[in-house]
Amino acid sequence: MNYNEFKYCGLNVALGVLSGKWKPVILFYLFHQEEIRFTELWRAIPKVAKKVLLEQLRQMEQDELIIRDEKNGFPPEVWYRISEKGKALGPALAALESWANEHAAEKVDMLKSRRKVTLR
Amino acid sequence: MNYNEFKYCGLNVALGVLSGKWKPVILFYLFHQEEIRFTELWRAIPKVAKKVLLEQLRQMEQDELIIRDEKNGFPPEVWYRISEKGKALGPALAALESWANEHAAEKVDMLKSRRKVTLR
DNA sequence: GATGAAGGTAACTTTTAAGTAACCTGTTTA
DNA sequence: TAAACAGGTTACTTAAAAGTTACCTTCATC
Repeated sequence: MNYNEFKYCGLNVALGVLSGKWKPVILFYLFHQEEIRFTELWRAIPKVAKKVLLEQLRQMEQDELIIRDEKNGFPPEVWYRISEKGKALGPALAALESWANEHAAEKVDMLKSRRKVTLR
Repeated sequence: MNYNEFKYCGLNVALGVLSGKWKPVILFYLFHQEEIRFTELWRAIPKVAKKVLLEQLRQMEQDELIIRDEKNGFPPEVWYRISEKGKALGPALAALESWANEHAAEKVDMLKSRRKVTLR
């Protein structure tokens, strides 16, 4: 194994599509809500810049994790939802989630209001 | 769910410890080899700067994914190996890996010399 | 006819991550 | 006695990611 081989290894590819400051939260919302409008999502994530949120959504769309649905009309209405390919990430995300709960509880426990969360 | 809650959610914590350009490949080596010397690792990953490799190793050590073992003597001899906590990431990484193989085969297939790979 | 709505874009700045190059440590070997 | 070894550190540069602000569209309402 050398680095050039590794670049195209599945692990790297998968982590690649997840890398981006806001992508995990976006996925999180879409896993729970299945359909959300751009502005609603934007307001739900209070600190993200519109531009950056758009960039991340575009990348995720390109990676086919999410689907962008534009109704034509005014004011514009754009819905995002998770794709099958995106949904298929569920088990892997759940595995990461449970690793953190079991092995990095200190960090996770900073979340005061614990809540069972399932990504499936 | 708001963003502040999400920051400490397990998914974000887990992705946090994995984020870093060279961390996946480091894990990859350590999953296959269990013990590797710094310079050996450095030479195995041809393009990484020593400084950066060290930074990533330090972070992973802090996150307790890996264990640094220093023999005292000269020339220095430092071995890195995966910890139990790190090993416990195996199933999650395997899940990511297999997601990529099933759903992003185009990208993974750029790896000409395919080889079955297991992270367990 | 100005204002506000939703979903953008464009130009620019700041912050963070990664990369480069030179140097340091003591022991061994040439 | 000078070079090579392994594992670093330091000071500095570059590139990439994220953030800021202002502006655009087109229709509806004030």
